[in-house]
Amino acid sequence: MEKKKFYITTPIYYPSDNLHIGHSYCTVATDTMARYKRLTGYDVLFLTGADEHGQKIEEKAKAAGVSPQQYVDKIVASFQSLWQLLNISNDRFIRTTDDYHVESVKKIFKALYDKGDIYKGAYKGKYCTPCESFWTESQLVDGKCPDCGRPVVDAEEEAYFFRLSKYAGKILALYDEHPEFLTPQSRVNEMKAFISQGLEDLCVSRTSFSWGVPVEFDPKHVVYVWVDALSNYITALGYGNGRYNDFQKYWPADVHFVGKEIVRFHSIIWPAMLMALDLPLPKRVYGHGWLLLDGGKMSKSKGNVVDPVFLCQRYGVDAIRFFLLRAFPFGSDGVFSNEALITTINSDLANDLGNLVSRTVSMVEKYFAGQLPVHRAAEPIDEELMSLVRGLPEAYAAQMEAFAFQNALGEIFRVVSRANKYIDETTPWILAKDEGKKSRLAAVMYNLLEAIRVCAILLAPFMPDSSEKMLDQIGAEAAERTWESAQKPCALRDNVAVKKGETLFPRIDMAKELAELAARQEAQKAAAEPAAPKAEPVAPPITVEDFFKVDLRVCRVIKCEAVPKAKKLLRLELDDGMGGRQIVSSIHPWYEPEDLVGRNIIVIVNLKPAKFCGVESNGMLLAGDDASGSCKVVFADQLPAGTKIG
RNA sequence: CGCGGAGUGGAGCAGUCCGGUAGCUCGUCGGGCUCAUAACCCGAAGGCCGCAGGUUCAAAUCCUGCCUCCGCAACCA
Repeated sequence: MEKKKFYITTPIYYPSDNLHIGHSYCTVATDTMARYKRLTGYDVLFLTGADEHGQKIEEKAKAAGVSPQQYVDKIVASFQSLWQLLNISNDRFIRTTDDYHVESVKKIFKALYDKGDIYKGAYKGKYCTPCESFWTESQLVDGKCPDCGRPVVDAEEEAYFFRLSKYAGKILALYDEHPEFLTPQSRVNEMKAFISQGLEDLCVSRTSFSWGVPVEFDPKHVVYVWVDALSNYITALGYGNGRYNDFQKYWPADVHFVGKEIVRFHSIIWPAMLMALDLPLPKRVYGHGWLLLDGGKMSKSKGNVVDPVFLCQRYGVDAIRFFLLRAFPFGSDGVFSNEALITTINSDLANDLGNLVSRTVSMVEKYFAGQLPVHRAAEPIDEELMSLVRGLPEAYAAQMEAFAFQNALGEIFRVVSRANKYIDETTPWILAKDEGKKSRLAAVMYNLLEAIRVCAILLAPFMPDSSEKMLDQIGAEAAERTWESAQKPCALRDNVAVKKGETLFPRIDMAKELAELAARQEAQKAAAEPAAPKAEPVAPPITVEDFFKVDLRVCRVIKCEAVPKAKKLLRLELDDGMGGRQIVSSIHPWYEPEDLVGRNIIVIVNLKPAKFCGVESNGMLLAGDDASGSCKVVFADQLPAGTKIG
């Protein structure tokens, strides 16, 4: 009988920087699900990759003085080595710069165009230069870019559009007819709200940069990220190219795992594109949560960057994989901390699981020279443990099918705990003293080995290497390591021989470890600081005429107050010696109004006015960041208001 | 009224959709055991489930209002 297929994907990551723990989180989760499905008999295709085009890459490469291709090659190599380190079992790795993908994207774009779902438009609209995005009047927030909030300009550009608006109704129907399509449920509510604001057609080509797939029939355009990146999920199967021939077999995807920030693309744009191509939709999209850090966002100057490579080297790959899926519910955000990591390793892995294996195997060696006798004497108390073991595969599978990794592990550790308790209840060390109780002792040991065996098999998707080591220690043969054998009670052969190995999960001295990590963090911080001044290169030379274009005046702060609803903004009323002016400055994190009133500052008075949070600013004060990153205003109390600087 | 998330014993969380003895992990305290990685097992203390109203025989759970915190965005002048 042919195996059932299972096609699972991660997002394709953007190689503008190295990956961090958050990307690792998603990829480890996907890997665990892929391994689980393989374990339970599915023919799995697990895809990950890199999304390599776009203006940002083009600019970064230019700044680095290399070609975009050279730039992405280097970073993508680091992706791949990280996945190798984390024991990621992806079957394929797609790069959007791969020839076959490029070929397919051209065809897909053309097909959508021929169908009329992509059309050429002259976009008359508001354009946000930094975001490279056009917006309609209705999408603007306070007249500014809804994405980044910066001012937009009137612009008209030739571009291709995808008729996203046409599919709004169908997408809403999809959510209603297939409540499992997008989970967790909270994400659906967000998407419905978004669609109900009205879907605009989507601009799917760009002329402002060239690092992308050219539109074949109109080569001054390149295909923008939507069509290029999202279609990786089908081009990697050979859709529209000859590289692979798996589309019939594996499409539609069984699940796309994505971060909550890109749920919109995967649950609105992507299904709409597939509808337009008359292709089946993915069965499920799961928007997982983020890993947050205690003490705020990661930053080099704080020295709290969580580097997956470092963690794996220090604690072991399996411990990290385990922690990521054990400590946080997959659908919600979680807070990463070193304390939580070490606590989890010590408590679950060292004390409960590792120690269970250690004490069990030790006893079998000690009391039976490593090999169990065939004759065993059961007692009623065994049933409490063994019924839990028998029920475990089903309970575990139910959680895994719901992508509830944390709960699946919870089920396993319920059994681990019960097994530890069982040892106390049966007191094997007392049984061992009585030669007449050898067969009872054998039964106790056998039951423990069975419990460990089943747990180890179910842990394999989470901790592949450690699972294998555990099964080695309890002497399980290949046939005793399968999913089927985990569901069968007493599958372990009667005369099994154990072999003690090295400590599976060494305990970590929490106090000592935290001290060392703190020292390391300090060192990182120190290393980051001297680099900071160097990072700011001297700007290209200007003439003295250029300088005099900047009109600097000393101004006295007459009045100062926080801008309502703004976190960082202060509104300053100034005596500029010319009748007064108002400016807005984002220095509230460092200055309170009373720190400034009565002081003299230097202001660029001929800066084009701009509005912030609805408040007009007619100039910019001089200030700079010190080494610690806090902002210091340049005061000029020795000069009277109105003085021209220069 | 920007979007979203969250407020439950010392810490981190589950439970909230489908009201009915408040649960888990870690930590603390006491006890037990000695096979084991100073691990394991048992017991205890500790909570007006953010606040205020409402619905109900009954509210952590449903409704209304409010407060606080976090992330993103707004704010780089």
